[in-house]
Amino acid sequence: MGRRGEHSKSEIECMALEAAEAIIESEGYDALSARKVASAIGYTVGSLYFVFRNLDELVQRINGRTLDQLYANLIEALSDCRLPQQCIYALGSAYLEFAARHPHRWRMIYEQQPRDDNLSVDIYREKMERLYELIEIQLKALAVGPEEEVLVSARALWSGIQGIASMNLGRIPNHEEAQWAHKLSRHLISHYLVGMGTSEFKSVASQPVGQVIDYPK
Amino acid sequence: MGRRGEHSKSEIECMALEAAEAIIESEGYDALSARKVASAIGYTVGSLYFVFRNLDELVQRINGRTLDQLYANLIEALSDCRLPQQCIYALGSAYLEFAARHPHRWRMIYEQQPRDDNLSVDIYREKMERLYELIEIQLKALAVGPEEEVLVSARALWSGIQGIASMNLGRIPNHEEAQWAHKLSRHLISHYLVGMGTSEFKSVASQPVGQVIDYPK
DNA sequence: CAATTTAAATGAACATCATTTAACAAAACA
DNA sequence: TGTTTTGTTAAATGATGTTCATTTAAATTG
Repeated sequence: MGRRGEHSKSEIECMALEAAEAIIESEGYDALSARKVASAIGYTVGSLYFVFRNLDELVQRINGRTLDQLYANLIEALSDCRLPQQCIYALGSAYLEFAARHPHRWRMIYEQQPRDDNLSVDIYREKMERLYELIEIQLKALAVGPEEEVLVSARALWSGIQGIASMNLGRIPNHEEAQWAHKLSRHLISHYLVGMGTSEFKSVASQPVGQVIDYPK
Repeated sequence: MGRRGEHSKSEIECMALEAAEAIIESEGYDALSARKVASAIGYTVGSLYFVFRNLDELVQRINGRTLDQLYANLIEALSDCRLPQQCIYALGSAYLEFAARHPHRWRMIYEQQPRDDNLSVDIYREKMERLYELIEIQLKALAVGPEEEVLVSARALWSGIQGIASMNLGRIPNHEEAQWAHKLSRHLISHYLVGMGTSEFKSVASQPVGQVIDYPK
């Protein structure tokens, strides 16, 4: 049969990714299968393997897109705040909101990591690093302690927020659990900031107002 | 064929669990299969279904045992410390050590949660709660802030440590990464404790004990 | 001790899965 | 026109979880 030229290779690629994301979003990762994706876009299994080396490649592409969306949401969240402290709270909230809105795809980021493909691994690391940078920038703006301490702080805080999301969104979250996660997040951040000696109150006193931070990208 | 009485039902159960754990420990969860477990204990596939309703039940039994082992390790760690602050550090370290020593089984706890079985879900929750309690006890000993605050603190801290483990032990960890995780953990805990006004150093010095910050929103 | 019941264990069958392969059709190019 | 390249399919392969009719041996009964 082999009708041809209906869609370009990259069109099929895009259709497949969107179809797969739809399946994952509604039924979860376990419900994903090559056959299901193929039939959803009106093709057969083999065609998928013409576009993707294997299912893992498709999964990694989806993870890449999810990480990009997450990053975009975090950047977006930064537009509503000025003080570094506020920005850190905003980043935490935006992260939790994203995780609650897309629980399955969010879980995939951590659970379905690239098998051994070096290219995918590198892209992964880079996209993850970008997330850390967002908090690093805010911590640098607070300018407390030595430079290297900032790297540690950023990772500690970010890991903490990730852990909160992981605990509360183990399964599909209800609204109450989502609020609970936000509460934990604010709690953790505030205590951490006070521990750094940069709590909101302190900073208003000492931090120069109007200091503008430029975000990457 | 069908010779009988070689092993009791509970013996087979135990053998299967141990064989499955060995497979997971060395090859990871994805390498687990009913046939592999069966042949490892000298039986055939069908026999497994005589003991377990399905593979998920076997997985949940393993998770239960892992949670018990983790709990035992944490209790063990508490015997080396006296001050609540020290105990919290010790709990964090012990958790990270366990996660690094059994990365596959540790991941399973979070990734392979019970499908829908109500019994399994309840047991799960209970075993998880037990872990929280260990930190709650220490925080109560510090006796800072209202009672309800302790619940939040325990979960925030514990989630933070879990997040650190999750970030650093995404795959099989090398020794350097494990040390990095411990550093992050100590960092997070110490800042958090200072933020509570209960750190060893600072509480003596300046911070008024019990000062509570209100968070934005 | 022989007959019968019952529990234990098997291995084949089923449906589904990811992945590979060979065949084939249509477009592109000569 | 014929040849090559490219897109597409159907079928084949081998592994998976799960079910089930059947067989085997121990336990129980008469």
